Amino acid sequence: MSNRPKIKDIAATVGVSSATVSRALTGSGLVAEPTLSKIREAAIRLRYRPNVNARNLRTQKSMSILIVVRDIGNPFYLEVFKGAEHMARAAGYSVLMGNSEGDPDRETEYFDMLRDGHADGMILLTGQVPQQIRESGFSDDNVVVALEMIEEVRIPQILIDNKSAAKTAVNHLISLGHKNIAHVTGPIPEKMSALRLDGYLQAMSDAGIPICQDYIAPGDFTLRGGEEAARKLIELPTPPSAIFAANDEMAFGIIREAHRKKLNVPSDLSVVGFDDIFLSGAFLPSLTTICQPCLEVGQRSMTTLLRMLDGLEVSNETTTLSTNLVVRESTAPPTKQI
Amino acid sequence: MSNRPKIKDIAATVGVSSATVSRALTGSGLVAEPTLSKIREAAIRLRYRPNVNARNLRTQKSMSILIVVRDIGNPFYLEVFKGAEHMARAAGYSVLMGNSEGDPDRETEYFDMLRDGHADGMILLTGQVPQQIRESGFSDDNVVVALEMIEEVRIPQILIDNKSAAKTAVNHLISLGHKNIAHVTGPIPEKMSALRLDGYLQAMSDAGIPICQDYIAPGDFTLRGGEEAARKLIELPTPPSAIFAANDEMAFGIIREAHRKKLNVPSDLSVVGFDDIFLSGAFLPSLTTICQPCLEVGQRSMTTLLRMLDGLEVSNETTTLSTNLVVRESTAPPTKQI
DNA sequence: GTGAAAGCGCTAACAG
DNA sequence: CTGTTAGCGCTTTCAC
Repeated sequence: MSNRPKIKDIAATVGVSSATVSRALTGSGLVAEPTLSKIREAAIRLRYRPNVNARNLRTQKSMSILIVVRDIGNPFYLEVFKGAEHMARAAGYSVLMGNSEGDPDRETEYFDMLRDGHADGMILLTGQVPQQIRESGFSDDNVVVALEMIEEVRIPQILIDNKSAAKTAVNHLISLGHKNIAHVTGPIPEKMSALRLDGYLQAMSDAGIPICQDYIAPGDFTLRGGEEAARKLIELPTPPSAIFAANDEMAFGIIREAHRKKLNVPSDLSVVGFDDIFLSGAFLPSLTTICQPCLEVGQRSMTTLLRMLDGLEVSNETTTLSTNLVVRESTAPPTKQI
Repeated sequence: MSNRPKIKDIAATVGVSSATVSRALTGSGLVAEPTLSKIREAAIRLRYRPNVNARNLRTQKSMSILIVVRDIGNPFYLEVFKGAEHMARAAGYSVLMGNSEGDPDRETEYFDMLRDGHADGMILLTGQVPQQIRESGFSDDNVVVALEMIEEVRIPQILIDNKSAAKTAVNHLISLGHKNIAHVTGPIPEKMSALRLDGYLQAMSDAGIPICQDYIAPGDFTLRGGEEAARKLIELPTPPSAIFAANDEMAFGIIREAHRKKLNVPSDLSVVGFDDIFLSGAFLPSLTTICQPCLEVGQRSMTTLLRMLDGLEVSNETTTLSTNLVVRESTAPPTKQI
């Protein structure tokens, strides 16, 4: 570690000044040819690597981007990460992953990392900005919000249209002939959950199907939440013939619970999810769901952020990417009898 | 960004030298009380944050650890990450996540990040060290290997006993009364796959069950690989009554294929997986599998690494953590007929 | 085109 | 206990 070659060592070997070496290595194009290649060669031979701390200190940049997710255990975010990383690498940036666990303190820490030079920019997939940061008015020229909308901040956001996607999901059930369609929501205060609920309500009312309050079951995006919601729905006097779950994990819970109650999916109960996570296509039955363009969300977020860092004007304040319905085995027309 | 308060600003406000401020803020305990609190207060008031690049440049440390995984899309690694992150944060380190995609070039890049001061240490979950790095003899005092064994390097490794875990899985099937037990392997050249295969072979031979070569189907850890292997096994003249898959994803593939062939799991075919990934307990049927102590692997890897970075001697070259079999719905005694 | 020199913000000797 | 000073390794004026 301590005997790492530094720019000075190269300079000594080649017989030039360290300034010249720096110029040669950063590709400023100001170094003449015989010197240039000698320096490059020496750098390789000595296995030279610039010290990032020194460079960053000098240039006031870190060349890295921070992506903060709510729960790193959720594989869903990883696709976004991959898309973002790809773009970043191409631009010479590296990407760090932060895990907020939904804790405002930790989110604040990540904002601090921005301030203390750890990262040049940040992509938030947390659905919130800590109150403390909000109040103190954070710099808004190096932050992009992705996937999980954050209200009342004027930062570029790369989102999907949750409401219309939810409508699509419900319309699929309606077009199969279902009328008794229930919805298991996400956690209520969250905007994303509200939008998906809105989509459900709108699709129902557009189709002229009266909405039964009992058919709107509160969930929490977890497997267990799906199971419990399903239990209540199935025990209703008039149980639904189809359920639209606000995410895939709950959909799995619903299917499990249906199974436990000896209901066949899809013949007795159709289930639609939302997200198309890993294994949604592998489940038995495979899940009809809304596929989000995670990779693209990651890519767009990163290109937007990089453009901001370059000082370019970013055209749109919020971009909406399109989703698509993936029809698989968990949905079918209702059987005649109620 | 440019008007960020620096240590000098605090010094000016309080009326001391910047050295004193530094001492007060790093908690060296060498600053007297009236000054100390004044400095702290000023730091908070100005929202001071030390510039990491400057600090790291000076101290020759980065206070961050790099965890490199083979595929960030695999949720399995995330638990390890969580465990490691927890320990690291407690020690004041932050954790970066690297994604090698199994590409030696990218792995080399991560080794470079170590050299250029981006990180102080690294935890490898990649199952390999790039040949180039191997040859040039990398510094071995800041690298720990976790979960995926790497051969022929003398670095501390935190592993699980794949062979004995595999034996446990197969013994479970044997104890249920199965004799026609097949194994779908992981990718052959990988040590982990080989060890799981060894465990299978040994359990069989320990039980005095002759091993049929047709029952050893090559897989690749993917869903599709599991499906294909299962197809071949099921079409055998004497199909197995139970299959031990070298990972959960393939186990899901096997169950899907069985389903397609109208075989019921577990009554017609028992299936055991390995890993206990997210949703293994939610699958229909839920999967009997080997649960790896991911969180603990992460924790142990990190504590070991931190101890190495502190210059302490690390006792064991390789640590083996224990796994346990989780019996769920996908296994049952064989039905009598064949 | 190249060298000399300054300085990014911080910490660690060394005095006092 | 506190201030002065030097310097981490690099980039970037400013001269020549």
